[in-house]
Amino acid sequence: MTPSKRAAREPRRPYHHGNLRRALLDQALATIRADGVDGLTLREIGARLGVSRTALYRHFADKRALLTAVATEGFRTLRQQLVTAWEQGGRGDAAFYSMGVAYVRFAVANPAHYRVMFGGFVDPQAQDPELATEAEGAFQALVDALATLQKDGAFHSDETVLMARYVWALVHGVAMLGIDGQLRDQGGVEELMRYAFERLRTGIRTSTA
Amino acid sequence: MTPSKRAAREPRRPYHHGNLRRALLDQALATIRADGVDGLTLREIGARLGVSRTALYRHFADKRALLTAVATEGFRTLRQQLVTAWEQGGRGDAAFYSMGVAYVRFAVANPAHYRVMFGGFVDPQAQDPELATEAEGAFQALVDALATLQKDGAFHSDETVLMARYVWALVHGVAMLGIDGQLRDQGGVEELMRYAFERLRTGIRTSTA
DNA sequence: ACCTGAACACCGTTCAAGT
DNA sequence: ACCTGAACACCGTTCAAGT
Repeated sequence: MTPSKRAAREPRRPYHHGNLRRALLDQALATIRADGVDGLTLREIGARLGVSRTALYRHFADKRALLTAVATEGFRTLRQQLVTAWEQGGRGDAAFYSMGVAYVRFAVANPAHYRVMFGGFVDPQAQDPELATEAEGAFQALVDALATLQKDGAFHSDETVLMARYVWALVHGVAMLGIDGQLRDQGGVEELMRYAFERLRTGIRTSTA
Repeated sequence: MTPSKRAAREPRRPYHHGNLRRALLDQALATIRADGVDGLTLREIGARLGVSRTALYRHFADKRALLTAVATEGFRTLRQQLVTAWEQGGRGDAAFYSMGVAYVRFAVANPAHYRVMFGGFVDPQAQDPELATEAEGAFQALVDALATLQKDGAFHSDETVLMARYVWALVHGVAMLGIDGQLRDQGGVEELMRYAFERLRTGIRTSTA
């Protein structure tokens, strides 16, 4: 009846879909956010977009390829948030902590999306070049920040990539514990992050040991 | 023809299966190890055991319950290996490192099993009491070791659980990176573990900062 | 080129029925 | 109690056919 409804049920629109690939990706993301990765079915995605359930295969080779694209987008977003935190935080020690918080916050705010990125749904090896590029880009944001802090003499001058892997493993671990609900007590994630970064800087061994 | 074949195709064995629950669990573990979690189908498990595909429901409520049991067994094994590493290592600082290595080694040696434990396949909250017990037991092994090292004055006397979460997050992160193939260069996991535990003790900040 | 509907070979799960 | 076979409601994917 209403004009908006008319557009929604318009039966004689030929096919096409503006940008179907983009719409499929967005719908996949929304479904994953709502129902988790297991709740994602290609048929439902098509149905929600008013498109045949095989239309998707014009844009993605298979379900795995769709998930790879979802993961790629996740790494792109993550890198942006890391870079923003670093730059807006002043590119110093405080900004380094902000990056860690931004990382964990992304994971906790988008747990299902984060699992697609790291849950073994996409080929571990970076078979997909775009995925590899974005994943390396996110990691590089951390490497760059650490290199700056090393140049300023704030951090030890160990091999930067090794140090970056160490920090990455830490925030990745905190994020996973947060997602798994193992830090369920109120403010558990934030408390652990504060503690982790303080001890990350100073170590857990006593000076007398 | 051979006696062994006769036993395999014996048609008039009534039903039962000795300990079907145990056999189902073992078969699930073997399948997961070979084909990953996605490759696990209840029908194939039944077929491999020469049992109807619905026999499983006499022992597990559904597929999720089977995976929960798999995860529970994983935590039990993990705890045993952590305790063994700690005790055989001499319950000191070197043993603490051995625990970390044992943890990561378990994950890397059993990647699919490890993913069942932490990949969101089982209820994040510990709905299953047995799973909760075993998961807490594995964590407690780390807490106990840290408490000893604190009592000996080797480590800072921060809240032990918080420190344990910090260490857990770190080894968990290293394990995940190792499983995801992100430390692909030869000896990448071992190198990262050595570096991580050295810096875990002493921190990454320079003393002049 | 892009999309469709029917069809294929799978799933997990239920249920009446057998011993 | 424990197990079975048939059936149900789903999947991802293929493919000949339409515009």
